[in-house]
Amino acid sequence: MNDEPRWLTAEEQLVWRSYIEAATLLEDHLDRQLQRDAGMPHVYYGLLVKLAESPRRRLRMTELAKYAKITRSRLSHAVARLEKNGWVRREDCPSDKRGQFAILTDEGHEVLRRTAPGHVNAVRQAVFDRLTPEQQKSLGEIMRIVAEGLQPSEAGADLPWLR
Amino acid sequence: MNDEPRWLTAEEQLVWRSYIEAATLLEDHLDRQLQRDAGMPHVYYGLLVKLAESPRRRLRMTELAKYAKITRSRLSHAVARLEKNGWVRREDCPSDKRGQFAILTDEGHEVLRRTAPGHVNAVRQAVFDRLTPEQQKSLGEIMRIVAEGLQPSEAGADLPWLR
DNA sequence: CCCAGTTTGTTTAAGATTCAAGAAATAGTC
DNA sequence: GACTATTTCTTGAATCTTAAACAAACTGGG
Repeated sequence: MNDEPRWLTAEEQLVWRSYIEAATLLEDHLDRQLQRDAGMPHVYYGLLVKLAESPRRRLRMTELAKYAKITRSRLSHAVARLEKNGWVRREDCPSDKRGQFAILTDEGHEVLRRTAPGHVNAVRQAVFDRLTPEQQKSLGEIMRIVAEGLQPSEAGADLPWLR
Repeated sequence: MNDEPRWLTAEEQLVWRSYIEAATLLEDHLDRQLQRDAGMPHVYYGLLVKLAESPRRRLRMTELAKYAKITRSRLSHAVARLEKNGWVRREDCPSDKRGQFAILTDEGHEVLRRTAPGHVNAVRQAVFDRLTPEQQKSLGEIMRIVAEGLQPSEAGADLPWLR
């Protein structure tokens, strides 16, 4: 309950600005790259990758949403679109009648096979090729920390509403 | 050119995954925070900030788009919305009849004044408070490098099409 | 001056995302 | 079993973003 906000220092502002700019440019760059080469935005591509990495190439909608850090609503729309492309299909979950599996089709897998090299290349070119091994390690640690702090589990982790 | 793609190593994959997750969660978090407290998404808020930092609180559309790393088209839509909110107004450029200035209104300035503390707080809580000074510095360096590599100027910086 | 080429900014439509609301199934409790 | 709360997923409307196309104004030769 502090009245005067702790503004960012000049250094912090520069860091924050760099982060925002890089994140914006990078997401934009990868969106364009994938839209051009794979016909879908980065997030959708990520969904196909998650499915490809999963046993039997399938995941429950909620699981997939959790891994991809997006809402179930967004996922619903996304899968609908990917389904229309023939890259994903749905299947009912036998053990839970509410549940749905999203399943990567052969066609979807083929799209990944064809476009993954180009995408890896784009990521390398934009990020890894420009950073020293130490910087890569550091980036990993930093982003892991930030991500952990924002996991939904965080909500109420220390009961802030009781203060 | 090389036929076999250089896949990411296991370590690189972890770094990349962490980056994507953190960036997704963070942007999401800040969008929600600002939508709730300021009635606009993070990008729009950033536009107001840029204007507030500019002399006479105004920028040419193209300048603003460049600073914010977004397309002119996107900016057109955004400013149209902000104008409807009364937070920005447009003015013709006297020296270039094509040109338009986007100008932060008093009302827009007031929104910033009122919501900046909360936003700074959100950024601190999500990022700076969780990182050591060394990590903050490192993050700045890393993101500056990535951003530089993706600036539009980069397009053709080394004449790749001549190879 | 004239004209091709560029720059500036907007517009339209299609696509993507968010938010709130809701239907259906499950889980927990009495 | 019946009841309530929760979980799962979808839907529709509003908002935001993208991509392509365009008009208007500027630029730099000739």
